Amino acid sequence: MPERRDLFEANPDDTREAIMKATYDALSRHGYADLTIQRIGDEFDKSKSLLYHHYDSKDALLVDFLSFMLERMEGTIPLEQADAADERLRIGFDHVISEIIDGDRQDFNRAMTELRAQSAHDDAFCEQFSKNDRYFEQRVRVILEAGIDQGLFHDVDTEQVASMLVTIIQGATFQATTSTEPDLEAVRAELDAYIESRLLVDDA
Amino acid sequence: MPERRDLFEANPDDTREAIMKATYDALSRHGYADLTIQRIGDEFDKSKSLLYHHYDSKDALLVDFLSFMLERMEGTIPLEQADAADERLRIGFDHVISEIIDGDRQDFNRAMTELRAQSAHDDAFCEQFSKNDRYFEQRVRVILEAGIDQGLFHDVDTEQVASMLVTIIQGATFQATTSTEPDLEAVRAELDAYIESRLLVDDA
DNA sequence: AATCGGTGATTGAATATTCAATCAACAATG
DNA sequence: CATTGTTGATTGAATATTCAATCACCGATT
Repeated sequence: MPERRDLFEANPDDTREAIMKATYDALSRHGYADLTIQRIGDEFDKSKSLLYHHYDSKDALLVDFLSFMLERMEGTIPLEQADAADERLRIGFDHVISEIIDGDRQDFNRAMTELRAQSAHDDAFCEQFSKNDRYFEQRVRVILEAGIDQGLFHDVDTEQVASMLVTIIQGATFQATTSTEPDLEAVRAELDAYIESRLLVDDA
Repeated sequence: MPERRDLFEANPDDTREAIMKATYDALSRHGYADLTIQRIGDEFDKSKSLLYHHYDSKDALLVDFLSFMLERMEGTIPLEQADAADERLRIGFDHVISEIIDGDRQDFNRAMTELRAQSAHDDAFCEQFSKNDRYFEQRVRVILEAGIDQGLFHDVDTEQVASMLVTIIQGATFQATTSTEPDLEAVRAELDAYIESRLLVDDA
């Protein structure tokens, strides 16, 4: 049971953080399509007009929110908790998948999926997500390369394998947020089998 | 180059089909979030009021549209074009991936992703997609079981592997529709490598 | 008194939905 | 055959609602 650093404190002191939390709550409760300034205001202990004091528009607020969240989420990825590449890969995926599964985050995860789906029509969103994707894929590649150097992994095309791993994670996220009966346990198990059969050098 | 049965005729005779096509066009052009009855009406050679003659509400129209499209898409999946399970798998994935990549469908695919992301908040959407998911996964499992029977595939847990394959396809779709530089070629290549290393019995 | 954090009421545009009124086709009736 | 009623398709205009954004104003702190 890894300790959970919560995304927000119960009642944040500074206003921006309070707005972010209100947005988080409203987004979780209503989803992106039904997210209105009114509803953000409802989750906020100050008035909704105040939001316009801090942001030029609803869109500006959401863009800031997205960048805030992605940054914070990158920050929670466990770093350097092991030397061996296979261990690092395992720890990383455990973390990511536990976030996908976490019941308390369901609604929010769904909202993030909506946001991302929306990003085709919003350049600012798009840019945020692209940055996040590159970061994540890069992290995976570094681990893969280390694994190959360490003689733990076969000498695979790291770009290709990293693409696949990212695709699997995104597929799992998408399913978890949009499917009624996602079988994430099965995916997790098969992910291990994939790594085993495709990456791991076995010297038993 | 597989022959392309188009999703719609140029000018459909019956009204429902015409409405479906108008909805398709409007959805492709504007995306789900900006889809209005007005805009569907604009793609339609009749008046927008007529839409309410055929459907009770915007939502009812969209639900019918979704079921219409999913059914039609299921219909285009190539069936029984080969006996060998590995061939069937290959043909199936070729088809699906070509649909994901197809530039003419980009905008529509994006809209479907938005719709799906939306389904967390719309039971009717949700049901449609779930039905579609079950259908697809079932098809994959049948092929896997045949492959094992034929001695072509290892005796894997078909439920688990099917889950993974579906996850990969959904991940690829999600990336193709929401990412700026999706590397689907890499995913495709790695998918083959996965099947090779995890499924195929090699008797060279 | 001037600035800053904050508010409730209000506005204007966008949008889904309704509706009364035609129109076209067609079947039954005289 | 001509007339008459009937039904579904179609329309343009009207209505009702939602929502982002603005504004005039308040109270405290400097």
